[in-house]
Amino acid sequence: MAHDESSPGGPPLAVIAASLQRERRRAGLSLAEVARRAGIAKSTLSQLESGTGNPSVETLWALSVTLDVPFAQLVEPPRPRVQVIRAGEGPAFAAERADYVATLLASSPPHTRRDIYLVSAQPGTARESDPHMPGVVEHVVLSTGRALVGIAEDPVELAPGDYVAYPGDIAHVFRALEPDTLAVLVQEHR
Amino acid sequence: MAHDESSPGGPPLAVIAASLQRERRRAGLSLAEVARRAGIAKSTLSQLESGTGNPSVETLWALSVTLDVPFAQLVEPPRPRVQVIRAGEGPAFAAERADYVATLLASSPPHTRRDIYLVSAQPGTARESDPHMPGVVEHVVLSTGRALVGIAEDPVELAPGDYVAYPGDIAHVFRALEPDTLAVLVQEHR
DNA sequence: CGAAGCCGTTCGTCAAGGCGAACACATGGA
DNA sequence: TCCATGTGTTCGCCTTGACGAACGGCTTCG
Repeated sequence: MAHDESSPGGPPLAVIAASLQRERRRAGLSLAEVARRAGIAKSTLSQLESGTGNPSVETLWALSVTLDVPFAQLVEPPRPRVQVIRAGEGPAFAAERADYVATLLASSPPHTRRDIYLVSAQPGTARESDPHMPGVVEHVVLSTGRALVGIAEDPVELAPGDYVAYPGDIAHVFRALEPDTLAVLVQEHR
Repeated sequence: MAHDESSPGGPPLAVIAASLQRERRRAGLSLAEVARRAGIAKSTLSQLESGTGNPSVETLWALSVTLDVPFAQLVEPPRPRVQVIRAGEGPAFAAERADYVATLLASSPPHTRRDIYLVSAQPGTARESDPHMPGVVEHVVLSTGRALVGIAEDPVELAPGDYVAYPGDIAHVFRALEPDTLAVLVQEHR
């Protein structure tokens, strides 16, 4: 399957229409005003908000800048709700070694955007990760213990409260230095 | 300023061109093959990869599906690098009360997308937050201590390792129940 | 060698996107 | 009441994106 989220059929023309109108209303601007600022004809914007038409990237970009919205938000759909996962619960990512456990806490669209893991590790051989998809960024906040984290060739030693971010599409490590080392890993896809 | 990241001038036509070619090469496909699968003329794709032209959303969408790339990645530029913030360092978010400290660890485009905070709190009056922008989602992983976290009317008690996610655009709380309670807060904008 | 098979580019045509003007519809003063 | 100003919609015109065919360049096979 490709793209997962909302790509069953065609392009999200309806989503764009809804997003444009929602964001414009949120900004409290009139259709004419937005069109003027974006440098496009209000007729064009009108058609877009009504779901008619298939804007060029240039046009959509101008609108995303004017509305101060990250472009992607104009194309991608809406919202989630509440969710709790107790320590020990959740889809524990069986590690190759018994001294490393990662629990998937949150993932938006199956395998796109951003996942949050709780990592529990014991000292021992390092947990080496091959590069993931290009564009992945990993953020690690150490909770308890100490660990070597980061790029494989040049990891950083973290103490509780320390934070590190690094590209996930090149080889990287997580090596616990103390027993019961706990960390939060945010894996941000792009 | 709008959009921040890479929107100084016009739309990222060059970025799109580069992305298309990079992703196509990564998939090991020929220009003609990609065009065929996406259902567009190879001449069109050729022009796009050469930076000429300004594709419609429909066209770009077809390509993003075919290349199995999250669409946004085609428009947004490349990569970040490494970054470390030691415990105690970083722009400590001065709290109203002295028993609550939030440190901003990571933010992509100044106030869009997703911020990561390290929250340190002491027992006392709860930290109530007014609703943020609509569409904000907050994820909390408790590191040490115990805390009541979540929707203001119905918070959840968290122990170390526990996780909770909730909409940030309605009133919500963070109330430490033990001294030196530490948590990681991922604030995801949309 | 050609001929056949790819690759990616360029060219002429046509439909569709984007434009400005004219339009219908609500407000709110004078 | 009538005009003025604001909203968002609809209407031709014209530019431009997307298409298919033809092209030059490069391998491979007979």
